[in-house]
Amino acid sequence: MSKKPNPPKKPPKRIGKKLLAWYHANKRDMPWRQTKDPYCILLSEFMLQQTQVDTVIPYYHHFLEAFPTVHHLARAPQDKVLKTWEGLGYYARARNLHKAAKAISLQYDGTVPDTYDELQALPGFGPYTTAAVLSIAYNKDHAVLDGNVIRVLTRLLNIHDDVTQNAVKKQLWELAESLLAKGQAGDYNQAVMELGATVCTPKSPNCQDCPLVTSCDAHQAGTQASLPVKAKKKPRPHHMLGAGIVWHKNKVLITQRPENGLLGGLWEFPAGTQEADETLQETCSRGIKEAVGIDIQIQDRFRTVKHAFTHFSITIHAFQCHYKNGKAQALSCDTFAWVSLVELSDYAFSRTSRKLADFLQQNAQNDLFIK
DNA sequence: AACCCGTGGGT
DNA sequence: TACCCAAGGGT
Repeated sequence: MSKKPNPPKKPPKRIGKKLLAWYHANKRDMPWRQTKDPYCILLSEFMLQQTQVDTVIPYYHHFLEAFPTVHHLARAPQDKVLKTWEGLGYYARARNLHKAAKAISLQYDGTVPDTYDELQALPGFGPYTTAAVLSIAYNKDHAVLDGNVIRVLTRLLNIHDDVTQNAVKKQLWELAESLLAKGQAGDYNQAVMELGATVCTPKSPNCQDCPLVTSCDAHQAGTQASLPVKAKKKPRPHHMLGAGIVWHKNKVLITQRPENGLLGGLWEFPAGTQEADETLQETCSRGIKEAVGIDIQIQDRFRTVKHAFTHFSITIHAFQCHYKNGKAQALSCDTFAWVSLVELSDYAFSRTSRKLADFLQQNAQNDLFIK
């Protein structure tokens, strides 16, 4: 079998009119569809990367309240940006958005650029987001290719090539461009994505509701359920973590993760990843020693939290501890802080760390109630 | 090119 | 339960 994708030469489909008519009659109401402000469009596109509409909506409102214009965002401290993004995931998006806002504010006087080269050069603007902002905010003729469009196009033309291959992706980009309804790129792009999200769904697509069903090669062949074809993903390892809730003078120790990498810039309770022949208590003590250089005394087991990331999963065993000796310093962490339970609400935590923080605050509430 | 980067919902 | 998937980008 050849590894090269099948030639893409198929008769061009004329789907623009049907798709646009369907879209105007069936499009969902979304907050970013009620504005033409390029900053708002840009924000929505960053948040929508690998994230579903229903998840984004509350974050979108919250973020615009905190940062109403690109200038507000540009002059905000990163900690506040991350706090506003807390829980949405893929935090590099927030860091890149912040950097892009600074560039737009300073280099473009707050006006979002309207050319492909200028926009694509900004942090966080890949081929999808660049084309999406240009077409939706400025109605420029650039096609988008995302998970929805890939699904719609591979089914429309019954394409069985592995869409994780770059060569296949390149063909799909060219196909998307060839199908674009010029002059109506913003609506057209949103129409294809809307179709993929609501009708041409991954599992059991609603072909009976599809405006393109008579043009769909996969429906004709009955192969829509097995498209698109994707290479299988690798298995996810599991890790055990020992984390410490370290008390000293009625305050708790929290550490800030390094700027780049997993959960970059977020705060957490210091922890270690369990190694062979190590108890979780030993892991916890070692992790704290490596993070801030202090020795602690472990008291009670506090809570256990499980979490699945994209490429691995973890179980965090958290222990109540108290400070023993040593001068705290930022070693493997970027910074550290001793904070009261109330102050835990001011810091940006990952989901798992936030769960632990919530448990601590609830316990304090319960203790107060009992007394 | 292959891997890294979060979280929630669906099946 | 254990996958898959989501309006992707960076390295």
